[in-house]
Amino acid sequence: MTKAIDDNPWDSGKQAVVKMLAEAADTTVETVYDSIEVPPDSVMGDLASTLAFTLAKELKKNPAAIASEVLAKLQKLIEKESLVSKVETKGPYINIFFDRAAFAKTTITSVSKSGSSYGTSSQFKGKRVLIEFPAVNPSKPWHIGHARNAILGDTLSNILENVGYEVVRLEYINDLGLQIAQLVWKLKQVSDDAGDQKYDHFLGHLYVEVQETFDNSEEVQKEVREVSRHLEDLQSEDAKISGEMVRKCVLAQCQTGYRLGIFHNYQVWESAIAHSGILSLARDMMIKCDNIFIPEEGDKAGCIVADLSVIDEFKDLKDPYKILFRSDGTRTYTGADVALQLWKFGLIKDPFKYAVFDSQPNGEDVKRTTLQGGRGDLGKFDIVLNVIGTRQAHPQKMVYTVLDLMGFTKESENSHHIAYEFVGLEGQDFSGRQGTWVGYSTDDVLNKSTEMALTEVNQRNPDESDEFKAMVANQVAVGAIRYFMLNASPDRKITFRWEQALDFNGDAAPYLQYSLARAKRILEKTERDNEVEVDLYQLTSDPEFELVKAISKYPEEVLDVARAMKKEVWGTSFFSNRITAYGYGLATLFSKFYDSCPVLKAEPRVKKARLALVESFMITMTNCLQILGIPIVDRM
RNA sequence: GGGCGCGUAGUCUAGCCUGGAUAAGGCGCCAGCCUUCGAAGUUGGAGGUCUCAGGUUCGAAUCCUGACGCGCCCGCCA
Repeated sequence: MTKAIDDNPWDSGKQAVVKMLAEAADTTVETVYDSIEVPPDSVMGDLASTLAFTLAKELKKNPAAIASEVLAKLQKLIEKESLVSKVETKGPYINIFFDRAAFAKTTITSVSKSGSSYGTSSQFKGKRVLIEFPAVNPSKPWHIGHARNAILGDTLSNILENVGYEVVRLEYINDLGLQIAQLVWKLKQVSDDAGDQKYDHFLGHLYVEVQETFDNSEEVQKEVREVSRHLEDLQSEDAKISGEMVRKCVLAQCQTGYRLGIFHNYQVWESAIAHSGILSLARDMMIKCDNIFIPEEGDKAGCIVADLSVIDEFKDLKDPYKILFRSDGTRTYTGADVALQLWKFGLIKDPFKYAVFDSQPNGEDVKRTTLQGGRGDLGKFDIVLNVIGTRQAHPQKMVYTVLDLMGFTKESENSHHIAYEFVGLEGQDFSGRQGTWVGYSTDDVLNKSTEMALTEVNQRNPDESDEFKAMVANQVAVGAIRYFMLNASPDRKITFRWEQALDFNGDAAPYLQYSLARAKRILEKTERDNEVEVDLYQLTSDPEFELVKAISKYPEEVLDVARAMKKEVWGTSFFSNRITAYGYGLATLFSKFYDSCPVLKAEPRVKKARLALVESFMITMTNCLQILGIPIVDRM
């Protein structure tokens, strides 16, 4: 149940209806609540109940007859309830109509009272969340699939903040991988001069070049392994080359994120982890557990393994031993991930020092882990989210399972893999090694999108300044890309097609932005007339009321998305597309209202009321776009 | 071998968790609407064996079982 301090007009209306129905049908509130639905067409009613079907079983009566009986009692009850004007039955369905005027008044009053915080709630206040995304290797630019990850992570963060969580956004930088060693090897032969190229693109191309030599020469492989060893020693020449290279690459990748409105609070660097002592602390913790040990014989002799067979789900595995540390003492990926996850929950004392990595355009610094610098204070987290492709479902599950084996049951349960499908081309995935990302980097897509948007802006605003056109083109382009990524259900693979990603018509961000621009134009052209009193009881026509209802549902919609997150076998579900769908629906209803209900030319009392509705719409749409990270436009 | 996801008009998708009234949108196609707040809009139309077969139910796109098709995952790798 929603707390009273949060404005949630739709839920309030629903609760009132549920209460009356429960009384009329002489049954529990829960039973009624579960039977409530929205009728397929609003001419049938604003809410409906299928309670008669449920009761038919126990009462052994015809559902339609039950519905009529309930209706008779309901008729009396609604006289005392100002929010409900009419109830009727259609066969077994009990249909409820809100009192349009009263409902409009409470909704609009809620919105104007809450303003920019309309839609936020305190439901999850006091809980802290750490979320990691998008963890791109610092050896290439983001391709458009990385953008999907980052946009999902950022929007999820926004939603969680809206429902009361404190969210810390973390980026993971793997500066010790094979990719980095390969690039350092290459950079010792070629100039580190990127020329006009953005540094991450420069590296990305170099990386593709390296692959062929690497695959075809054992000599090169040997040399790269040598570099790899040197990287462990922070004082080595190779480590210095690497440090500078990675710094420049991450900085370049950040620029891409900034264009999309994506910012972080912290970066955790692998090189810092390697020298922090975290790994040996984690190993010591692991080895103390009953189900984690070192086999003395067999093919895994000398490794530190977790015995998964004690977990029901894995008891039938052919080989239930999951290796965390190899027989040579080095960690596997799973081992490292477990250590990192322990650190994220504060189960390992934070050994890091922190330094400012960059000052972000949102005015906040992003800090990185280092070995010098000031101490940080990340604090404890209740929930840890990792935004990672769905292909990593199994490895992620391993990490959480090991946590459970170690006795950290609560932390294991509160570890979530936010899974999503990849973005690819028809018949092929993006690959850093093969360079299939070329032409599909996030920068390329944003550039092309901005270029196309500029053409559109030019046509519509030929007399505006170049600065204005550039700004709007950018807002439209960024919005279009973010919406495109969010509007696809995360469990569905996206086959990237330019004409689809860059379509500015229909079900796309510019439609939402446009509706907002139109609303603002109306409000801008209004001279405030304080002579006339606001009478919200005027808003009773279909287009007006449909818009009111959509506005009233916004807080519930945001909460629903947060509540619907659920741990599944393949990861934790996150319905990003529900928020875009809401925004699209809201824009549609505004467009219909706009078309059929003149505001400025209406007679004074109606005009005043409609202006209040337009203003409520503007507030709601603005808040919704902010969650989606879609730029707010004034004109376009 | 085991597991996961997906299958809905020409096309791209939403709905499936939590069963309910005529299966909802975008793009494309056809026909309208700018002397009235911005046409990136709006009104109407054509277009469907919801992959298939069983089952549960008063009721199934939705839940269960089994097929089929497509994609992915199951290393002391990274």
